[in-house]
Amino acid sequence: MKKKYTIADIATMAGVSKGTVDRVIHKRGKVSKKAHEKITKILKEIDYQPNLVARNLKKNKTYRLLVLIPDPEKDPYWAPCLEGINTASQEFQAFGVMIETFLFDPSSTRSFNARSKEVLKNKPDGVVFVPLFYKESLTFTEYCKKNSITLATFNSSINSNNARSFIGQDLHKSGRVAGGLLHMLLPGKKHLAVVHMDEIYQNAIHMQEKEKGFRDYFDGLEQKHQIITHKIPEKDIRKIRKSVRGFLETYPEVSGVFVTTSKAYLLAEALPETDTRIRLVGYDLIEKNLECLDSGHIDFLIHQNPRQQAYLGVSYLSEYFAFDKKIPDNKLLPIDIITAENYTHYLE
Amino acid sequence: MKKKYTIADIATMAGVSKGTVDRVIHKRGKVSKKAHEKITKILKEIDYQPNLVARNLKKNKTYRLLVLIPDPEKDPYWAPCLEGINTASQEFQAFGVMIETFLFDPSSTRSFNARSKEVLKNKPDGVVFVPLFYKESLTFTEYCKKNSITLATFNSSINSNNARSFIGQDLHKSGRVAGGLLHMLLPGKKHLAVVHMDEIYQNAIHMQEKEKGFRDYFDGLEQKHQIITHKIPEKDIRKIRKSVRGFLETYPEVSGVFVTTSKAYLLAEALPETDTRIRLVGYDLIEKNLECLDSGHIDFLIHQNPRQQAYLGVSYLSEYFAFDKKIPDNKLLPIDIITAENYTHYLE
DNA sequence: TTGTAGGCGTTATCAT
DNA sequence: ATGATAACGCCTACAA
Repeated sequence: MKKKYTIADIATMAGVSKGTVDRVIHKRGKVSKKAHEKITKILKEIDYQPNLVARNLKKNKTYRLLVLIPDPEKDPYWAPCLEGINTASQEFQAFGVMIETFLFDPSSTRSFNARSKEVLKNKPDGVVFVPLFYKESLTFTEYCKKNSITLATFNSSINSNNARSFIGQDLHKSGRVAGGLLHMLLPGKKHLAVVHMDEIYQNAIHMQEKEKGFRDYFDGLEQKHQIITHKIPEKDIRKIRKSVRGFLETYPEVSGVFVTTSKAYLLAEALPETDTRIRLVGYDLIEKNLECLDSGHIDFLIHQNPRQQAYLGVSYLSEYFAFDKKIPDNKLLPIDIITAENYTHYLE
Repeated sequence: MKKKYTIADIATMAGVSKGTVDRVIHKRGKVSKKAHEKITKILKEIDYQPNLVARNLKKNKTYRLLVLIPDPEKDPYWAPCLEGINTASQEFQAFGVMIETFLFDPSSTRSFNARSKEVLKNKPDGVVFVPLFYKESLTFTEYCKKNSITLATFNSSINSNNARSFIGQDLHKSGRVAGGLLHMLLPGKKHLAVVHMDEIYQNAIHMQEKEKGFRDYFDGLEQKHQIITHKIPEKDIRKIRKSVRGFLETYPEVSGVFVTTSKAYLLAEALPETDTRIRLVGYDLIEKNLECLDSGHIDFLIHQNPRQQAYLGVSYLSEYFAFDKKIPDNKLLPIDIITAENYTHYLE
C-alpha cells in the first residue's frame, strides 16, 4: 500500500520549501545544484505522482473544443458521431471542457471551407475533424499548427504531422476481412466482384484501399479467383438497376459481391429476383443496410464504428486539456463483423 | 457559451452565504423556507453543475477497490482481464483510487471462499468480482451489502440486488449469432451439433443459455434442422478424440458444430482428417483457438471481450468513488464475430 | 536562489 | 438558521 506524497511532504523531506520542489518538478531553473539533486533523488525514490485533481483545479481554465464533421442530414453515416460527441461532451464539461459541433456538407468543398473558417474564427484550444477533402484539410491543419490549435482527426487520415492523433480503421485489412467472409460463404465459387457505389465526394482512396485488401486476400489463396471491379456512380435507382443488370449479364458466374461503400442496400434493391442469390458484403450500420440484413439480402456488414471514432477523438483531446494526458498518435479500431443477429448491440 | 457558476456566484445572487447554498445542495436542512426556495430556483435556472474537481480535491479520500477474479494461470481466458484492470488502475490512481487484484482457482469453491475472505478482511470501499459460484457468491454479496461495500460483477450475473452493476454479454443472443453463422456457412445442410466441452467448474447455466439461443435461431427458420447435443467433460485428448469419433460415427450427417465453451480447439484437434471438413464455431480469443482460426480448423469465434468487461467494472466503481458518477446497472457488450482476418485488432 | 502567501471551488467546522 | 473561515494539493507571484 503506497502512501500518496504531496509537494509539502517532499519539501519537508528535502529540507526545503514547496516552491523549490515545484521549480524542480517543472524545470523552471533557479535552483541550486545541491537542492536540485536532493529533490530529484527523492522524487525518483517515492515515484512522485502529482495530484491531477489539484493541478486541474488550480489551472481552473475552461477549454474550447470544436468538432467539424459532415452533416448527418446529408449522409446518415455520420449520425452516430453526434451521439459519441454528446457522450464525451457530458463527461468532460464537469472538467471544464466545452464542446461545440460544426457540420459541413460532405459533397461540397466550399461548405467545408466555410465551416472551417468559422471554426478558426472561434479560436478554439482544440479541433477534432474529419479531413474528407485532402487539399483543403491540409491548409486547415497548417493554419491550426500556426495558431497552436491541437488537432485530432478521425475516419480519414491525413498525411500531415500537424495533427496529433488519428482514429480510424485499417481499410486494407477490412477489405481482407470482407474477402475472408465471401470466401467462407462461397467455398467452391471462383467469380467475385468489387463494386464501388455512389460516391459523390472524395473517398476514392478509401475504396481503393478496401479493394486492394480484398484482392490481396484472394491472391494469398492457392485456388485462383477471378475478381471483377465495377463502378456505379449513379444515384438513380433505375440507372443503378440497369448498371447491375448489365454487369451480371456480362459476368453471369459472379456469385459474391463486395460493396466498398455504405450503399450496399442500393445494390441489394437493384438485384434481380432470381433464386440463386448473390452473396453480399458491405459497410456500415445505416438503417437501409440493416433492413437488408434482416431480409437476408445482405449477408455481412463491416462496422466502422463512427460513434466510437468521434467519441475517442473528443475524449483524447479533452483528457489532454483537462489532465495533461498524452494523446495517442494512432488508434485503429477493430473491424467489427455484423450479421442480422448481432447488430443491435452495436447500435448502443 | 455557458458560464460556469460556482457556489460563491449563487450565494451572491441569492444574497446569502456559501454555507447556506451548500446546505441546500446537500439537503442538510437548517435552512429557512425563504432561502431554500430562492436558492433552489436559482440552481434550476442556471442548471448548476458542481465542479467535480474541486469536490474531489476537498474530499481528498483514497478509495480501496479490490478485484476478485479467476487465476489466468488456471484458465487463460482470464488473462486479458488483468490488462483491463491495469489500464483502469493507471487511469484512476491519479484520482485517489487504489486497485488490487485477488486471484482464485476457478475449479475450486474453497479457493474462492478463501480469497473472498481475504478481500473482506481488507475492508475495501468497493469490490469488482466474477460470481462463478452461485451460492458462495450470494453469501459474499450479502456480507458486502451489510458492510456497505459497493459491488460490481462481470462475466457472470448473479440474481441479487446487492450488486450495483453487471457487465457481460447476452448469452442467449450469442447462441443465436452462432446459429446464424453456421447457417450461412452451411446453407443446404440440416444436421448440426452443440458440444459442451471440458467445463470443470460451474458455468453449466452459461452453456445452456447459449444452446437455447442456438436452437432458438433454427426454430425460427422455415426449414427444420436436426440439432444434437453432445457433452465432453474429459480433459484428456485421447478420450476426447474417442468421444468425438463416437458421436461422428453415430451422426455422420453432422456438418457443423457449435462449441459453447472456449475449448473449441480441443474439438478441432480431435477431428479426423477427412476432406469433408466440419464447420466449427466457438468462443474466446485464446491462443490455441487463434491457431485454429489461422489453420482453418475453426471458422468463427465469438469474442466475449473479458478485457473490456474487467476494465468497465473497475472504471464504473472508480468513477463512482472519484466523481460521484452513477453506476450503470447493466452493460451488455456487443457480440463480436471473429475470423482469421480480424482477430488481431481485438487483442489490442 | 529561496520562502511565503494567497487562491482555485467545495466542504466541514465553528461561532454567531 | 446563517455566515465566516480553514483546508484539500498545486501553482504563481512576490518578497526576501
